[in-house]
Amino acid sequence: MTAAPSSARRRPSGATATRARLLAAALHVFAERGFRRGTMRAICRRAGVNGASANYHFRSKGRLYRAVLRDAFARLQREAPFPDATTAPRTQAEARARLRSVVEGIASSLLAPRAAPHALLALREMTEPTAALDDIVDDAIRPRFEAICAAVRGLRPGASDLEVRFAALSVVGQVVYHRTAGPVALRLLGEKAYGPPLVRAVVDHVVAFSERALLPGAAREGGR
Amino acid sequence: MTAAPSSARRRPSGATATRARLLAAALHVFAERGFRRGTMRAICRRAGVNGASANYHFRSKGRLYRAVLRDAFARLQREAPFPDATTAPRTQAEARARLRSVVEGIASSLLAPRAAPHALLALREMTEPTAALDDIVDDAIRPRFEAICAAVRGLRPGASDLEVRFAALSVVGQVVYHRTAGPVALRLLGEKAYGPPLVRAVVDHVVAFSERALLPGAAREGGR
DNA sequence: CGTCCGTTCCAACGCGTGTTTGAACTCGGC
DNA sequence: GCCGAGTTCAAACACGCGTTGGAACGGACG
Repeated sequence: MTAAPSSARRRPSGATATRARLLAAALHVFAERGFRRGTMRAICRRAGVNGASANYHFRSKGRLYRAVLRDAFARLQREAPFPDATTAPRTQAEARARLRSVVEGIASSLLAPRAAPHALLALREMTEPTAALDDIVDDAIRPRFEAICAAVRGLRPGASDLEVRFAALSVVGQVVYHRTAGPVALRLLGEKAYGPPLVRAVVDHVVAFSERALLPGAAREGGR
Repeated sequence: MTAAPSSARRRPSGATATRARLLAAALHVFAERGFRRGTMRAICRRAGVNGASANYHFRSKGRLYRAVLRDAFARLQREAPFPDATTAPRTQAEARARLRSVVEGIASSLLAPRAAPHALLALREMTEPTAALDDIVDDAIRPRFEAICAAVRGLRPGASDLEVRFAALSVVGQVVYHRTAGPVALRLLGEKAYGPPLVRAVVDHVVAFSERALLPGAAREGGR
């Protein structure tokens, strides 16, 4: 697609614009309501496009979803780059900085009131997988997970591979829980919403909690 | 309901049995597929009951769901009692035992291949709340959360209330993540399913990770 | 100008959903 | 032995969903 410049330039006017508007609308709708509850009609209304036209560009709802998913993960990788997994952190301080950067990245894209739709959609695909999960787990998820593992390994050099993986899941799980069980967590904390101060508090806590769990001996946590 | 013995005993035969079978079937279906995706027809087929009969006993799908939810939480509290939140743990060893018991309880009811439908339904109501959430958060969720807080406080006596609450959420979140993001976590761990050995490994890790994060100074973890 | 083809729209279809209708059935009470 | 309330059932209803048919629009090309 996107055609050779000479032969297939048959876009009368706003055809590619329609496609783009549909993708953007579908991203929002699917991120907010999931694949099943997100309806074609809602997407088309938001995009200002007729339903038949949507089915002309993407041949079905499933294909539209897969296109959105690919787009979302690509943008996620482009806009929120993680510290490279291949280069191990040199010092313990660098490892701590990487851990904080990872936690901050996840928290700000998932918890903040203006959470990134790409991140929400990605999380939804992990918690309620569709057939499209296989397409993205190796390309998009695993590299980011390995980056977290690298940070963990920097903090806990002696740990086995399985321990490192478990620990990385623990770090991610602590943050993600505030999104997946958000309404309940808010009430248990006595808070109203995940505003910036609360998000910062969550990040500080998860970083401190995880550092104490990972660093050998008695670890000093930073400020507050 | 269940009537005064003299006046309203108008149950010709298996009316209460039908009610009970519907509740049991709805528990399974709703736990497996959620409120929206769990259909009345599937519930009725499983219960061997006509749809109109189901709508006679519970007047709508929503009311059936709320009835199931109340039943599930009541049974959860009855069958999986947590260490009492009111009595603080006396010794550090008792606090550690409580922490392990809490983690084991959550893990075995959520992760094991024959996970308890009550627990799955409860988790689903927390991650995808319906209007029924308000009815249960104070009666059923908060007491269990306070029990976890008590265990955390026993391990970290000096911590502030907010710190304790955050830490309790961290403990829960680590375990719950393996359920909510189960398929992805399995692939990242290189495992096939959450069999008993893997569940035990998760419990051991989460307990060790959390104890290191909570206990002051250099903590010795148990086995392995 | 006439033709073609990519694109958009209105209207409808087929399906699955939750719910209702109205008749049949089952008993305890008179 | 019949009445009537409680209960069950097959069939249908109204609605929303994803999807499709077919006509109308609009530039590109001959």
